[in-house]
Amino acid sequence: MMRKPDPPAKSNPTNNNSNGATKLRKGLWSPEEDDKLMSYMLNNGQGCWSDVARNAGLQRCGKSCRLRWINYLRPDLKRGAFSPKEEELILHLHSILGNRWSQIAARLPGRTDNEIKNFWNSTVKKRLKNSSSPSPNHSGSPEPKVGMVGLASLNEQEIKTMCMDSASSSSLMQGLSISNQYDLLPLPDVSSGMNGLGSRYFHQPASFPQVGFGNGYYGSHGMMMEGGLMGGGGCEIFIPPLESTSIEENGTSNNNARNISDPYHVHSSNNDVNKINSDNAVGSAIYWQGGNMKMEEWDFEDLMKDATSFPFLDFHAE
DNA sequence: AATTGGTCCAACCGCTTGTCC
DNA sequence: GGGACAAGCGGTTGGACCAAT
Repeated sequence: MMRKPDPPAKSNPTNNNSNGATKLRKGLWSPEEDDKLMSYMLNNGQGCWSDVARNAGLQRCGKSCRLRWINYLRPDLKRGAFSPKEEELILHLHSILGNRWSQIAARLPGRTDNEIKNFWNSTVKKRLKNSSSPSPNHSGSPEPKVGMVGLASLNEQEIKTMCMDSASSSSLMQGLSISNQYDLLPLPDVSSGMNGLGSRYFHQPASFPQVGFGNGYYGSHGMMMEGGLMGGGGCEIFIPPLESTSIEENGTSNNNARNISDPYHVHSSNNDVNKINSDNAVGSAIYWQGGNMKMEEWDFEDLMKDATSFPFLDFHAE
């Protein structure tokens, strides 16, 4: 499947060409390459990736090795389809973070940014596309939409702060540009509706086009709810407290897939509320150090604090 | 059975960011 | 300060798969 692996260098395991320079392979990884990388990583842990590639006897660039490890070989990766809870969490996080796939992946233990990105670009987009045919409401009276669910309750100063944070093209920024253009209307408290969501609505101007997914969640999230993903007020989601803790469907930690020598496992407990791992993909722990915390992460934490207003999110902000 | 078009997803590419000297 | 290098990240590509025709 996928790209065909380059023809293996049968006669010369080192795959060196005649002038002595190592020709780096591209394309699909062979099982042998996977074995080499896996065993090397488990035995030696991560060093410089170019060293990993060289020392593991792989004719791959370090970058390729890194990608293969992160996206495929890591022992703590989940496999298989996204669960409804994961889908719901992705939707929520994307409404807050936009296309910051790594940030989203950091909150979905065992999932990679690539996986989430692919999931989003295929499944979710398709679903929204299928359900985004203009409804009568879009051309008529403004219909409350659930978008930017975490952002909506931020005050103006917080929004401005985030506005200065990044030139990202995420839905967050796009949502802000929308708010600039159309004003962030006073948001009625509709927490009793929308399955008990403690969110507020953005009002969609009657003339506001039904922009595609590239423009974020505006006007789309509600459709997902209509599609059932957000349905069921009793649905309970556990948002990992920004730690590299695998969560099984029942919310318990998943440690059985971990190898003790896995250098990427960040040991953590739910009690370590100040410990923040914003980069689960490689397991590098980032700790909250007060003012040293990056602005972007502060924003997210603030947003996630806000997310505690969602009764359906069993989020433990302490 | 053959063809075609859509979907999925692993992997690559290019850019940005961080770190070291 | 700035150049070099490594790592991280998001966007894109390309090929296998599969259903429809």
